[in-house]
Amino acid sequence: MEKTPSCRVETALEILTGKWKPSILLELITHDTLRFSELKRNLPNITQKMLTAQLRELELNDIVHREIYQVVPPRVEYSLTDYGKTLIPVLNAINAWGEKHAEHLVQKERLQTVTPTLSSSTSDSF
Amino acid sequence: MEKTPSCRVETALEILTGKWKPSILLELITHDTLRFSELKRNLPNITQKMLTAQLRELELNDIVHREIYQVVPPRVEYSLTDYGKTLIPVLNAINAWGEKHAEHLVQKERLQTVTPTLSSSTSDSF
DNA sequence: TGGTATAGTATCCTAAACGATACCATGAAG
DNA sequence: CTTCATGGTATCGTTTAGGATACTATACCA
Repeated sequence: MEKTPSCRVETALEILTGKWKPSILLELITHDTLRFSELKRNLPNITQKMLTAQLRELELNDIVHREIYQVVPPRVEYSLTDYGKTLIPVLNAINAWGEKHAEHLVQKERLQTVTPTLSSSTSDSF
Repeated sequence: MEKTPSCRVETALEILTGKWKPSILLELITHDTLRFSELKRNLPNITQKMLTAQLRELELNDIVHREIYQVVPPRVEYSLTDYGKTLIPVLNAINAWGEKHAEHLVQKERLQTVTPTLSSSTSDSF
C-alpha cells in the first residue's frame, strides 16, 4: 500500500513494453478482434513463439481476452478486454509524444548540418 | 516519413524504459536539479555504472541537461531540458493508469480468494 | 492413405541489459 | 605526505529477452 509514483510508472511500463506489445495492442485497438493467424500476418517479423508469449502476458494482465472455439483446425480470437481499453488514452499520449519527438529530431539534425558548408538554408540573417 | 503509430509508440517507449529511467525522471521532475551523488542517494539500489549509463542515454535524447562545474571535487548537476519537460504529461498519464491498475489487481485477488472455502465474502446470491 | 490448415510447444542459441567490483584523477584540508 | 570527496571508467560475470527452427494434435478433404 502507498506505492510511489515511480513504482506505479514502472508497473505500467512493464505491461506496455516488450518488443511486440505496442504493435499487438495497436492491432487490437484498430481491428477489434483478430485471430492468431491474422495477428501474425499483420506483424510480419514476429515469430510464433514471441506472438504467443506476448499475448499470454497481456492475457495474464487482463489486457486481452482469448476466445477459443473448439473446432478443427483451431480458431482462437484475441480482443481487448474492457480493462485493456483503459490503456487507449495512455497509448495515445505516448503516440502523441512520439510524433513531437520525430519533429524534434529533424530540428536537431538541421542545426547540426548547418555547420559544414554555407549551403541551402535560406532564412539566415547574414 | 509517415511513420506508423506503432513505430512512434515504440520510439517513445525506448526513451522511457530502462530499469532506472522512470525513477530518474521522476526525481528530476520533483527536485528540479540534482547532483550525481544526490541522485545516487535517492535511488538506493542503483549502481554508479547504471546511473551514469542511463543519464547518458537521457542526455543523448535531449531529455536531461548535464552541467559540469570545473571544481574539485567535481560537481555535476542534472536537470530536465525544456524538451524533457514535455514528457511530464506522458508520465502523468502512465502514472494515473498505474494507479488504476493497482486497484484492478486487488479486485481480481478479491475475486480469486472467494473460491477456496465459503469464507468472508458477504454479498453473494447463493 | 496422405496432405492441409491452425494454433500452438519445445529446444537451443545469441545478444543485450544489468550488476558487482575495482580502479582513477583532482585538489583541498590536516 | 596522506586522506577525503566526487564523479566517473573498466572489466567481468550473470540474467533475461528475443530469435531460429523443428515438432505436435486434430479433423477434414481428396
